[in-house]
Amino acid sequence: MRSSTIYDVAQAAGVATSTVSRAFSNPDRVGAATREHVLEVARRLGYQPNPHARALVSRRTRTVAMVVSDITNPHFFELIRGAEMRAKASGYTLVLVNAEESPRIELEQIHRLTRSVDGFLLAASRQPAEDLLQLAAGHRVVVVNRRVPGLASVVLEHAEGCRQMVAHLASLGHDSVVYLAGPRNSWMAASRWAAIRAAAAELGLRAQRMGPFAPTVASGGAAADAALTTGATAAIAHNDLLAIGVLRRLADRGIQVPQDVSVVGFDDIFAADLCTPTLTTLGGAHADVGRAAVEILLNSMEQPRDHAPELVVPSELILRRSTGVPGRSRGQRPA
Amino acid sequence: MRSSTIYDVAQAAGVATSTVSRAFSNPDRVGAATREHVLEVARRLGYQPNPHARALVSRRTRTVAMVVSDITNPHFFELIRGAEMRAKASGYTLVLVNAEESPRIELEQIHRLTRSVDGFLLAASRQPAEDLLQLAAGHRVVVVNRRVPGLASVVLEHAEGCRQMVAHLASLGHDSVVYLAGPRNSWMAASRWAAIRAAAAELGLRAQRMGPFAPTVASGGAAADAALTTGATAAIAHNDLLAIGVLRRLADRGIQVPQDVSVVGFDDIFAADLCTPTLTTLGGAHADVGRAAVEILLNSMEQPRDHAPELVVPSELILRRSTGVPGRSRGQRPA
DNA sequence: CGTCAGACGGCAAACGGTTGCCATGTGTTG
DNA sequence: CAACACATGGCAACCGTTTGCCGTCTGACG
Repeated sequence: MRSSTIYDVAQAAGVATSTVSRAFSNPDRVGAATREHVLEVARRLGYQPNPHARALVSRRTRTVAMVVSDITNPHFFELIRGAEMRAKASGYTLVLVNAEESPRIELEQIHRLTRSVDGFLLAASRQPAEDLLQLAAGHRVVVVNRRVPGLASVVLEHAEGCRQMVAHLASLGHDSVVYLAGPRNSWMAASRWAAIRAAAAELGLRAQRMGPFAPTVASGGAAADAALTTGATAAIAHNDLLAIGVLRRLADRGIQVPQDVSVVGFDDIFAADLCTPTLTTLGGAHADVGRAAVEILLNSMEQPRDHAPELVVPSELILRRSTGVPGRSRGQRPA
Repeated sequence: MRSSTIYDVAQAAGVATSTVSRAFSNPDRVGAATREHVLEVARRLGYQPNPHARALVSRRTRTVAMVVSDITNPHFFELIRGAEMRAKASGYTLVLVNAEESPRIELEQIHRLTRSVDGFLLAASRQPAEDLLQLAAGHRVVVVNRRVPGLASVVLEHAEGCRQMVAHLASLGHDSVVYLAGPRNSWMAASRWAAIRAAAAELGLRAQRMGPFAPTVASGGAAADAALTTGATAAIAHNDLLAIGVLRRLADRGIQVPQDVSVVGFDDIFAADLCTPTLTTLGGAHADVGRAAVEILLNSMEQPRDHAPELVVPSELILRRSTGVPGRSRGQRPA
């Protein structure tokens, strides 16, 4: 049962293939009556255009690739979901690529897919900025949760978020914080540390950084131990997974959160509201980030703009029970 | 910077395009020396075959689509991850489709993608069995976590798992369980209920079913209330999300888990080990399920077999603190 | 009534590969 | 040494669209 082609339709409708083609992709180019007729015949024959034949000549695949640094991280799910929905809404297909935290795999996959997709969403890319710029010279790219001057990007706001986070800790009476950093080549990790350090300076807190740590629950043990050696009363983990790992280790060591030490994370993953104690974290509409990234990509295909947009999606500090007044025996819920 | 084609390579190497083509896709067909030379030239020119041109004639796209009923459900992440990795390992690309729990969207998307992918992984499909069979007549399909006679499938074992679950509850002293069912058109929901009911009969427990409920945390409230009306001392939720919602609602109503009622779920999602109390659940290697599904799909392309394999991946009952002896004031951890 | 501008439809050349078939050269066999 | 099989490379058709260009027809205009 070979499915029908434009030829079949053309023959059945008694017109040329070009007319059939145009009836679909350029409706104004054919007379209304002809168009109706062609479409009717096409429907009857169950005609479905072959995307490859189409892509071959038009050089548009109606497909975008999203490459994430680690598909295992629940934080990406929302991002992926937003991107998938937005893509689908425009009749685009989303292909998913897991870079497994490896810049090499990331590049390999991008290379492999260049000819099959119209553009790339690079989420939390681990590439050096110059490599990204070079990539963007040959491909349509928008980076997600990373800012690279000259590239289109959408990030969840975090500078101000970090400030609020530190201010929150300061208002509880903390006077020193430790940032448990993410991977060395993570732009986010660097950016957050800069913001935390600046906020701490401004508000008169001591700030230190430990790490880097893999952004996983498993790394939380080492991170917790490292945090304790600093004597800080509050630990800001690179993300919620790490924070949850920290909570676990602290519980194991008999250290009370938040009485002995406060813990905060980033991302507001689903589990942040379930762990014990529940986790104070910087959340935001991740799905919107994914959505916006696809949108920017699609727009850039319609009219290639000179200026690469840099979108910032607002974040929100979510206070839960993992932060409190230091040194009090009963944890106290702020505000 | 138009990237180089097979023609460029052929010219630069002083051979015909067919030779270049074969050097890649059918190496034995060209002499060793020529092949080396061609590959060398290709490398130098940065030649990258165009997948669409290739697909157009060979009718193979090296792409598989995974359609999941709800991309939001963390349970699918592992599945997706396993599938992505297996696909990548064979040089295949995974496209992700979210059916948003709607059989209509599911069909639409499948239809839209037929020509762009080599096959479909249908995870927790909501289609009626006959529709799936019809689909499979035209497309290469393997259903995941669903069994349809005549179709290739891989499911996480759950019949025996349900039996163990009920036996576990029986051994704690429960004498009646309620199954909080998943969506009406979910094969899994039906299958689990059958297994639970059979096991209960065998072990002399009363079993009831309530629902259907959407498999989300939000539905847990209604599910919990429904469970309580039955008087059952143990509730088996359709999945962990629902179970977590149930736990929440029970806590709000001041009902103690597991003293007053035991709760168990399915999937062993990450959060199951974080909620309060931690959740007893039927887990398993979901990534293996995804991996196996892709593998079956790829194999079926190499040699179309007459018999559709039906793989069952072992599951594992994970005991945590949400199950215990009923009516005891102190929760007791079994075994 | 001659001209001319659209509007509309068709022809045919791409797009970048794959593959069946044929031609040639080489080694093997009787 | 003739006959033949096989290894190797090239030719050209084909996959299913899109699209630039051209021809024709129609209606409007002067």
